Amino acid sequence: MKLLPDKTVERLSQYRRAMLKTLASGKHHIYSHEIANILHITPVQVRRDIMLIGYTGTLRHGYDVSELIEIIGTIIDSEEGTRVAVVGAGSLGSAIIRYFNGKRTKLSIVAAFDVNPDKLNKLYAGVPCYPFEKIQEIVKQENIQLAVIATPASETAKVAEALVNAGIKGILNYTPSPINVSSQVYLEEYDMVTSLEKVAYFAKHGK
Amino acid sequence: MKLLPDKTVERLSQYRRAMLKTLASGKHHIYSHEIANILHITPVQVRRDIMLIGYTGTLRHGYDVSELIEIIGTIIDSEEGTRVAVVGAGSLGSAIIRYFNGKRTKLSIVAAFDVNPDKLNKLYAGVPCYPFEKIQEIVKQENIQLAVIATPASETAKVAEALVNAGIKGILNYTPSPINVSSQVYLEEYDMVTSLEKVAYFAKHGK
DNA sequence: ACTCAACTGTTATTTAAATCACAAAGATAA
DNA sequence: TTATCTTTGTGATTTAAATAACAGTTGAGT
Repeated sequence: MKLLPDKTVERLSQYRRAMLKTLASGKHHIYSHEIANILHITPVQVRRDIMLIGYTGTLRHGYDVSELIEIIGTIIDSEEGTRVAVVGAGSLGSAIIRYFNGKRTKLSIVAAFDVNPDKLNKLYAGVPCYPFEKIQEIVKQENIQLAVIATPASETAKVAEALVNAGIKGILNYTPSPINVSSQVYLEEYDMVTSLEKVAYFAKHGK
Repeated sequence: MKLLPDKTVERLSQYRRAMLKTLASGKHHIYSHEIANILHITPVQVRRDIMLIGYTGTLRHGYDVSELIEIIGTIIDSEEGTRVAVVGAGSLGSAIIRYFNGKRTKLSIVAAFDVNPDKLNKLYAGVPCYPFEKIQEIVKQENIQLAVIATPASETAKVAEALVNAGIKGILNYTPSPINVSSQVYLEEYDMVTSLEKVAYFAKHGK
């Protein structure tokens, strides 16, 4: 299958979660406009995304909810599951761990890292916290493929470098310091301050 | 001034933060390609964004760092400052409060809300936590314009409705439940699970 | 004074994403 | 049966964002 557009991947993740909820409510078929309503987008958008993954609904009943969940899974999940580390076990880091914990998904957070000795050897929602120095060793040993950075901004560059050296495949950076990594590593950055400033701008100027 | 593009607003926020750092390091002039390097984007992008806000650099010295900070401020800040509430004082909510606290900016988090009585009347990094029932009263009394939702997903709809009724102008929703609000209210949604699933997809399939 | 190199500012072009518009087809009802 | 309604699937179009291309300018070096 061809590489999917960025935005389509994001929506697929959302479709799946919406479908899991739909299925839990006992509904087995769903129309594009119903999915669209849940996510507040247009029905065409939904149909096009679904078209892109090669799934096709039935004309009079729309999409089969379980099949859709299944297909999306084959696309965005890794069959054997994906193992994730969180670097920085401060308030944001532990919030992230707690947030993912309990969601049933193929993504599992299996390790936290911190420099603060107080936090070491503790469990965060069942996830062990290791000293930052051991990051390379643990990443390999635990077969960790992705990392979330939630350290103070001052540490970002150092952390990113260590992660890349350890052979990580993808990074989600919640720090406000932009990083650059070899193009082998997929990088996504998200900055809460920027987001809130954007909300402030558009709330004020209208849109 | 005309309404700026979405992405430009996001980058302006980042330019400003980068410029504050630059200024702190004692540098008073900066070229577009230097800014571009910091954020890992192209120099043209930087120049275009700056063009859109009507600022213009000097040919041989690039941009005046302080002026740039100043101008960006007049665009994305509200002169009198913007007052923000965080709904949900769980681990994510308090991480957000702590995260903003200390950053000097015109955005200030002035209230938290929660239903859990244990959390009420506590301070989170200096921010008082009020009972959720008082949200309308406090929003008006404290002149709060924006809200961040960081409750469990099950509460999102109720919270959003209360916020809209209280006359909030913009919402940043960190919950995985999409909400819909009157078009008077600017809404931004961010979902960590979707983000991480996206990283997983592109880390696996390459890009 | 003249040339060159290094910037900025901006128009034109390309690319990515969303939307429109409509053909095709299954169910229902007359 | 035949017409009609509803829904999917998709080519064509539009819109938003990023990139390319380049004219214009200023200072440094000679």
